[in-house]
Amino acid sequence: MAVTSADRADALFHALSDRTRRDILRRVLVGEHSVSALAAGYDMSFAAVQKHVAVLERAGLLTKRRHGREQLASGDVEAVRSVASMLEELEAVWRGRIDRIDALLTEEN
Amino acid sequence: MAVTSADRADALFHALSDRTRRDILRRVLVGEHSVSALAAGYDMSFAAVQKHVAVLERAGLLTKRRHGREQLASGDVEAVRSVASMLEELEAVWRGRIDRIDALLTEEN
DNA sequence: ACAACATACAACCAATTGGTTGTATGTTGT
DNA sequence: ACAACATACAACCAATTGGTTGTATGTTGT
Repeated sequence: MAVTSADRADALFHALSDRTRRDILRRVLVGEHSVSALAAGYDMSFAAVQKHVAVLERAGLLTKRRHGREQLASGDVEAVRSVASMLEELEAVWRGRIDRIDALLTEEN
Repeated sequence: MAVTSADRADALFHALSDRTRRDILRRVLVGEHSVSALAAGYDMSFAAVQKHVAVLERAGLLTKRRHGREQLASGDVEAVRSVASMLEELEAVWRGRIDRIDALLTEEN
């Protein structure tokens, strides 16, 4: 049941691994968009786009806010930064900065 | 046939979306390891680990070098940085810095 | 020379993914 | 009031994924 940081990393990188989702994220980082406004931009069904939005939401990369009958999605830049941090940690490993301390901070916590 | 930057991004984020692969990447960023040395660290078959290494290699996150009968894998920190850059670009979109110029640099080039 | 080792890859399998259409449920504007 | 709209989600499907075992092919150390 415990959601580990590895689970979070899995969900974040998986969410980012699809180009449609990266594009949606780009748009909602600029500003709020309803699910249908987003869906209008892609050559696939509304349901497909709605699922992509749900994947981004579950990963924490966007949040939704009700506004009448619409759900307005906005990108969460903090989540994007948390992914960037994971990569910086990898760069730090490369630089040899971390060595053994690394065992405390990585994957299984 | 053309490998777009979107294809590269797909491969990079997909490669990073598995915790075993992130762990392998961490190890090969510290130093060279043969495929069997890597495989010894995980509770799965040699073949499974060999496939994970191949996924990382295809994404460009590690390179292999022959040494006798071994293949020594090392992490490519530049590839890690290129992923970090994509995230920085997303943060820049959020800051509103990019606006329309963005259209030139993103996804489809 | 050759047995043991290191790797690659094929064939297979169950689970997951990214798409589809259809249906149910709220919300709104006239 | 109610038709039209916005969303969510179920059921389905083909393709991909992450694992397995087995086999082929090099390379090495004695």
